[in-house]
Amino acid sequence: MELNWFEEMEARIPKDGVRTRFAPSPTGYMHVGNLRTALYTWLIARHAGGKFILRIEDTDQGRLVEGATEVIYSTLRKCGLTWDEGPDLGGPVGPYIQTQRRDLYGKYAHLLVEKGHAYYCFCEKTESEEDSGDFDRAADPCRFLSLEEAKARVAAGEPYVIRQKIPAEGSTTFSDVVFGDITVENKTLDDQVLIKRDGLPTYNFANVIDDHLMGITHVVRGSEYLSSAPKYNLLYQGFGWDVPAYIHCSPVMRDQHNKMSKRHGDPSYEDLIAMGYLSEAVVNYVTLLGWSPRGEYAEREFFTLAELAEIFDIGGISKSPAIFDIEKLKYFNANYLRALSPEAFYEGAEPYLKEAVKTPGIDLKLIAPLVQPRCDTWLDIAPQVDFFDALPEYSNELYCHKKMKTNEENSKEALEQVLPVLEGLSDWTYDAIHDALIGLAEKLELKNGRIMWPVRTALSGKAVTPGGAVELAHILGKDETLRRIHLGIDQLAK
RNA sequence: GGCCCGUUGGUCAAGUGGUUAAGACACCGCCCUUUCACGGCGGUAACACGAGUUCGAGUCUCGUACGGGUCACCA
Repeated sequence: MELNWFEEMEARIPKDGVRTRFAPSPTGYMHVGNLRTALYTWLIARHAGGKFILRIEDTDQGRLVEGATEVIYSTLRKCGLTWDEGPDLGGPVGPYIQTQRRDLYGKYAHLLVEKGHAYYCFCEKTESEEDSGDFDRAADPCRFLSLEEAKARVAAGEPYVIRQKIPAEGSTTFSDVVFGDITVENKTLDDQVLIKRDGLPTYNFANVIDDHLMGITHVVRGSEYLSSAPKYNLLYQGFGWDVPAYIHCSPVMRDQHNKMSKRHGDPSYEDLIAMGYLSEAVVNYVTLLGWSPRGEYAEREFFTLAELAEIFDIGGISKSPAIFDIEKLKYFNANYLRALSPEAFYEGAEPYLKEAVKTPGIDLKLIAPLVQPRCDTWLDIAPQVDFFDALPEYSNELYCHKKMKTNEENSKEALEQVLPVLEGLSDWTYDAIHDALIGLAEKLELKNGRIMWPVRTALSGKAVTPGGAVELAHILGKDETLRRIHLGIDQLAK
């Protein structure tokens, strides 16, 4: 009867093709390192035409965060990481939430006891302090209890945990796709707890069970799990199951010594989006942090998700940790921003523009293209366009530019000569303004800059602006343009 | 401390015994230009160290140093 149950579980496991899984804890935000793991996991599945499964590891009841699962869904969706099976979609090997699988683990643990690869332990707590680092198998008397005696004590209601029975002798070789074969002496492995006193599984045990039962063929996870991996092998062997391919990834660091972490104030995916980064840019950059394309694509850096799925190969994953470099992300983001069509850029920029420029009558659609090649992130927009609403106070020093050959005196003259020319313009278009100002410079036999620089300065009160004199005049409109030129002349007269 | 893993410019990295050791970011310079950007061109800068193996080593072996991980009834 019980045997039938196990057979049924086995029968549910899909055995066709690649199946990978992303198994986050619902913490309420997505670490960059987590995102990268999700990315590699997804990429491996898609590259092979396999399935990508989402599993929620919510056994840490103490740290449940409201709405946290939603954050995972929305992040994956925004990044384009579609899943084939999951809590919301269901699938052949559900449930996909660990707390809903709770009773499964105990059954498998008891099975492992029967098979002789685990044992009931009635000790109060772990007390072994190994100075040598090796484990003395004789230290725990429970390991040597007869099965009958142990079962009797269990039946009597005595509290217990279930421990893995690691072989006393020999060594275990674990094979990782990126790190290769790793062999350790069994005596350095502890008889880890599989089922806790409260009946819940430990992470290490639940993982093995779930991955097997869900038919996972490739496990992608952080390298912090590398040292417990040999124990996984022993578990799989104990059950007589195939071992999936393991792909351990080195961490994403904030600097030479520390992993990126919320605690250190490092940005999560959500933070990066709030900081004005594009999802596509983050995805592109993060994928390249610890993986690089080889062969014909070795010199390329810009890839769409679809292209990455096409060319992704596990062999390109790096063994050493990578430091997250926000400067390089900026570079990627700036390029993605510039590659946007004018319409798409405006759509993305509009909320930031609206927040920064509130003067009615100013056409934000004219500002957007000016700002597009000048932004690394959306947040770079506001500080560049603040002068449209209100001319800032500025120093006459701004009128002095060596290369333009301008100073206070000739700037004032220039503005005075510009005034009637612009006043006479009936047609306030870019071309009309441009021709008028260039024409004036020609007539006066001056370099363009001698006219343009003072005008730009008077219109903006800033040393640096998106766009030059003509664009600013056009956007500000005739009245405001003339008003600001008057103000400039007045200011220069003092 | 034991065990495991890693180490190419400031950063990401290519490289699988023979290369002038790619490329990108950042930085610097020049050009373009009505500012700043964008764009174009160029430059500085690396195989952690020491022994081997080999005709030949960034690539293989060993050691050292440095760094990371792990040694929970947490994940």
